[in-house]
Amino acid sequence: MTGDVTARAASIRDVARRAEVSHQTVSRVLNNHPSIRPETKQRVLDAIEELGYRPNRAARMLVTSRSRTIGILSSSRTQYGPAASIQAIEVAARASGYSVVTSNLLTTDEGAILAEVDHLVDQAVEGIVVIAPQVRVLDVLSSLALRVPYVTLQMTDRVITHALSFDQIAGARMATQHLIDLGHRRIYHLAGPQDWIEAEARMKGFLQAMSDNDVPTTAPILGDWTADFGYRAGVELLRYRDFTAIFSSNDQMALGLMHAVRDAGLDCPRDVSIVGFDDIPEARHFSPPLTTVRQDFPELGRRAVALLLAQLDGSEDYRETIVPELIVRGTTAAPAF
Amino acid sequence: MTGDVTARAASIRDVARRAEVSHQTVSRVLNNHPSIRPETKQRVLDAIEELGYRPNRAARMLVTSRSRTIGILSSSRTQYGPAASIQAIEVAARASGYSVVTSNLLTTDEGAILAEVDHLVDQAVEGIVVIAPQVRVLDVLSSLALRVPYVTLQMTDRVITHALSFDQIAGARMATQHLIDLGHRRIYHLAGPQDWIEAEARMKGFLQAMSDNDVPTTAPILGDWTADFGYRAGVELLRYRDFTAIFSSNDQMALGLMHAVRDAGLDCPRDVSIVGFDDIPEARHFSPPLTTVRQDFPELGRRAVALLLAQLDGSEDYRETIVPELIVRGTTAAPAF
DNA sequence: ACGAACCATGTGCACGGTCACATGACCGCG
DNA sequence: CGCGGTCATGTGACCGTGCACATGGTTCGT
Repeated sequence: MTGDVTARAASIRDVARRAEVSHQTVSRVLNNHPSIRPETKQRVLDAIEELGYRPNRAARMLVTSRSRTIGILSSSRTQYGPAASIQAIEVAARASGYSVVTSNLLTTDEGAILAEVDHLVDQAVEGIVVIAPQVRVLDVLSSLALRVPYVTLQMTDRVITHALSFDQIAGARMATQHLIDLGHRRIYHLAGPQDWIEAEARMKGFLQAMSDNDVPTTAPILGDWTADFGYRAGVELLRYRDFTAIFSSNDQMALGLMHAVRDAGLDCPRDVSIVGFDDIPEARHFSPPLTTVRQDFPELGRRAVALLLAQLDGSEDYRETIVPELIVRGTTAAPAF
Repeated sequence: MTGDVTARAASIRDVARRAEVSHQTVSRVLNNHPSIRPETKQRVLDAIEELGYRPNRAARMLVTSRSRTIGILSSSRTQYGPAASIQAIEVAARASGYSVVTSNLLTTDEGAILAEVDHLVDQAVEGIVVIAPQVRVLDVLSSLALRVPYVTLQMTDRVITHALSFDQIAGARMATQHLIDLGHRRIYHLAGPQDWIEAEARMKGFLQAMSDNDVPTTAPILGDWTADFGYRAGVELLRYRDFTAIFSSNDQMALGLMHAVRDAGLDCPRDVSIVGFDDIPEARHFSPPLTTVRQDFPELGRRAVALLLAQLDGSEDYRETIVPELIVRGTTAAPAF
């Protein structure tokens, strides 16, 4: 019927033979070259259809040395933010005719980073989106003199050529200002890991808001993004109770904090107000629903791809920023007394 | 220094010239063929090092028609389970020298499924791991007579050649039995979407446990896995309060249920016991900490890759099962009645 | 001592596309 | 009417690798 199952797949020359044209004409049809008679084109298309021909990526890649693939270098992909970004990037890339390969950064030592970048380079990616937001990842990357362009999803003060992000500083400032506006003066900040750019930016926003309002502040507590850590930190902090509010730099840690508050026999928001960051889908169902800062991850992913593809076409550098939004729910209230 | 930046990358022949051997000898070194004099091998390795040579994947792929790539067909990757599985699969695949490309299934209509499978086939994947657990995805897949092997991460009664999964039925039975053992007799089941295999299996486990213990049961409620749905379903159910416990087929919906219980002025577990499924990292910090069924996703990912690679090497069919574990926390107690 | 078997290596082609160039038909214009 | 230019198509080389086969040297068994 359709021929020997074990036979090789049809090639461009098989199609050519069937359509009674040269292989080059077939190639022209595939790349829709202008100078093709409509009639010839149709004959070729028919032949393609009949043979079930599929262009061979490897061959095309070999001769053009273009892979039409972009790489994602990411860590913590089980977390909501990165996962949502990755999904959005893949969809957007596909829509532009690009494929996506991902690399998981499980640790951030230089060897691991190099290995993952190598892997992406081996795949001949034409560009890289970096979602692994640790500072050292970016440092290593910029020291690498990569011959492929890359964009990061994180923003920072450091000079990064192609950055793109939510304005995390603004988001953190909004969250903090919200607490201050409610009347809180003793506010702790539960930050992310020290070397994370997001953590740095959110901390910066927190400190800005505090000093803008002349509220004295203490050193932020450095966490690891997990609910477990938030819980332990909360238990520790509540031994002194020298605060009325906490700004947590993500929702998971906020959840852990809420757990600790409960365990201490206290009530959130009556005794302690808590603000998170991210607005994961579950945040509105926490007990009580969490006040937090929403980030539009899908939009971020889309823009990342647009930015990267613009670079591939040799456009100029630029940074772009998306402003996040404060979602007020049930974990914040005026301080008790 | 290292030559013209715009020049092409070194090829196997450049290495050969430098090492004063034939290109084929270089190829042998790369594929560590046994018959190479150690001294020659070293000369080649030195040349590779000096030139910074990297094998060209496309060329290798073209001539061997092996891509050393496996594909992941997945939906809902922002959810914890799929995300954790994907990450584990990538790590395991890489360890075996395979690359990974993923395809996102945003809808489950046949066209979308075909498009995504096409995309994977275009990438010349040698095998596919299916994490999109809707029944119709598997139906379409099996009707497709794919020429590449695939494994699914879901288990079902249907005959799927290469399946691998947690024994979801057993997990659901454990959860239900736990509620029954506590003394509950009026138990609702908040299931996943009707066409999800996991949902089906968990429902089956629930029903088995109920009938094994001669507990009468009502029709399960079909949800969509989200906390939002759990909340709405909870609000609805609580208008009648004709139950003392709910088994939710995932943790997110359980969270929504807990929210609804709270909103109704009731207490979990005093008034309503709730069991979830998955044990997402946040579950232990819910209010109160959630009793749930743990699945070891990383292990599942690893086994999926092992199974797939075994098939690529032409091993025999088999199914494999991992038994989940019940984690009892604070959302379950004996009924108050 | 001689052929078989094996070792270490080399030669040429094939994989399936694209690119540069060639070709012939047709058109318009001076 | 001849000549340059565009259109539609064909020809051959080439991308970087692995494979089949060839080659010359060495070892081994009888």
